[in-house]
Amino acid sequence: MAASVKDVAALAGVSVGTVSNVMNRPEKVSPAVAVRVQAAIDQLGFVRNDAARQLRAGRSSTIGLVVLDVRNPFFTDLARGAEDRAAADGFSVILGNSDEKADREATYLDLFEVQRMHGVLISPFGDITGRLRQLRDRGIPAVLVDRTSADASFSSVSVDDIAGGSLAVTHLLAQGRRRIAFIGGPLEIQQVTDRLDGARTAIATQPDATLEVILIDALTVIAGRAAGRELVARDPAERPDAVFAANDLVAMGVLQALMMQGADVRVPEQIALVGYDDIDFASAAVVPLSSIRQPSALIGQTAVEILLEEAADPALAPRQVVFQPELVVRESSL
Amino acid sequence: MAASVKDVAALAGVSVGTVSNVMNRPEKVSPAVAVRVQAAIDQLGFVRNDAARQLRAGRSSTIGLVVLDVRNPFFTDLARGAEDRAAADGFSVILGNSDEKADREATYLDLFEVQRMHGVLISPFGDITGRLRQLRDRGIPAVLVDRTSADASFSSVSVDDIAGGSLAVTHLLAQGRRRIAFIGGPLEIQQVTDRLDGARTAIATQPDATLEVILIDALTVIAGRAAGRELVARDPAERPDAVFAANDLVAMGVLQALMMQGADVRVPEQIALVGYDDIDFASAAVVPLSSIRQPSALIGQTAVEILLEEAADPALAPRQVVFQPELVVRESSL
DNA sequence: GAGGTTTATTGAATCGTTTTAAGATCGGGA
DNA sequence: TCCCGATCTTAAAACGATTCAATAAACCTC
Repeated sequence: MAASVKDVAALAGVSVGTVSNVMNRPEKVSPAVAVRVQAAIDQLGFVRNDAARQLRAGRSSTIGLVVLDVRNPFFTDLARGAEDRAAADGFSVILGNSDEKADREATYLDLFEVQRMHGVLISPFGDITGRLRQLRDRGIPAVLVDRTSADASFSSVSVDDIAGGSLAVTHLLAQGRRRIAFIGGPLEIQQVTDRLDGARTAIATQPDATLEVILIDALTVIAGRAAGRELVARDPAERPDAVFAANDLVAMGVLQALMMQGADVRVPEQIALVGYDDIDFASAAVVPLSSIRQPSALIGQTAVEILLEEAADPALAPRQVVFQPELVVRESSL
Repeated sequence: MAASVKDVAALAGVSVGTVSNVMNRPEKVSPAVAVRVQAAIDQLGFVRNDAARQLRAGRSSTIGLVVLDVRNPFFTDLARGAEDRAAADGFSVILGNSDEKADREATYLDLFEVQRMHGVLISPFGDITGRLRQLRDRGIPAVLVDRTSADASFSSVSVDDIAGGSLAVTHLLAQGRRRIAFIGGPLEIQQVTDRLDGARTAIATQPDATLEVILIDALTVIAGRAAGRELVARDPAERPDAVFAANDLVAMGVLQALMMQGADVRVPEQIALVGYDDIDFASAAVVPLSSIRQPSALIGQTAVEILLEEAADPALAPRQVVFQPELVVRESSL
């Protein structure tokens, strides 16, 4: 049905090899022939069959990316960075959403394996280093994003959450706040513990400052609001003068509780607030939310770059790249 | 490097044809041989090369899906529905995010064409029927999601926004509200006009009810908050007793403005509020938000179903499926 | 036990592209 | 005129899985 190189060659009066050369090594073909072949391609509406190309090449020119949650702007921005960088070298990126489910993650890895992807970028959910090793044995390298590899056997590109936590609390201290509360949890999430550790580090630099830790069981608006209500219920003298929330959803919940009719806690006057992730909603909150922003697109770009290098030379030693997050100051912490 | 059917055949002491049969038509092969071949497959860690399979088959067993915005839960749920339905028939879905950009949309369609996808699902951004026709000529059918095809030359699966608007306002009327305001815009967005039309239809059934239209220039929290402030600034007697917002973001902005310290408009007592889309945040709002929910997953499932049928029989006439949205009542409109 | 029928397995051809060694064409120098 | 080298172009051999006509083996039935 669809035209093949053979049809193009016949119409242009050349051999199939020449048609291939026109498309892949134009410098090897005389201008006159090139024009004739191009005309035939246009006339027939020829579009290369990638399956055949791939079969011959032995591997695909597509990179697979599996993220924990496509709805999360952090990952979409990361994906965008990856796509752009890949496109610059003629590669495509296809996006899979594991949604933090091991079986979905496994399904995507299977797909990438049968498709003989050029490489895989993944923000892993479970422990999948065994599976990734298997892919690597088959010639498909993998780079971890937003997580570091436990045994450093794979390259990774991540963000320093400890530095992020420190950044947030240092900022609050600089604003003159001294009684700071960290609201977040569960501590099983590595990012949460890292951010808390960072907060502790920063507090330690200021002898008269204290850090209260308020644990919640999920990083959601609801959980944040509950924690916020608890603060509102306290005697005003017992309240912290600043809150560092483990992410923006929690921060928004806290903000709702503080600003609620009847609560009347003023933000930032009475309690300053800093979140984490800098999601879209952060700037659209009633009081625009200060937050810690991660260089998402840069992570994607860098991960692709490393991946392409490893695909070209499988003997390359794994590298761990860690980026620094950035503080975005808005009204909630002024 | 990687094992091929040939290696498996050699190890199992059978021909390549038999290996293929073991994998694709197990009933054609004797149990003894099947066991032997399976052992060889396991031992070698054989994984089928999809490029070769596809080349032979003439088309991929993957379906391409392009959405306007992967961050939008409507589309991720739709994608999930599509994936599940596709998996049931042994197909995979790959997800592309056009982000409402024509060039990104075109890039994905190009990719799907060279990959000889089994079919394409798309929530189109620009006018791409010409391009889709081209794909169809090459044997790649397309089904539109969340939009109807202007000339009905393609199948489509969408939601009745007029009915949704009517549903929202009918509900508010049933709650005894009579002075209703529609907040939304710009009217260039088809969904906005449809929802407004639905609202008008519902109002017409209640002679003593009035509909005020408050236009805004974007469907954002910020724009909604500005509109909400305008309501707060009015003499209480001039305020509507219910607001139907064109989507949940706008509704949340309105809610923020009404509930803000100093504004003290009680929701739903003084003003009831209904949004549209039922995003996650809707239920997490200070006052949980009533909203109109679209059957996202069902749309994805149905679209895949139609696509597979059209792929099997290209002569099938295009079908337009329109689903009805659903009202989700929460505290904001009680 | 011969003939016929079913069942299991084989091997070669095929899909469409890329690659490479070999061949053709041309111009120019001797 | 002949030969050499430099360009271009060609033809054929891959890549790996699937399929199908052909073969081989087993099983009945009389």
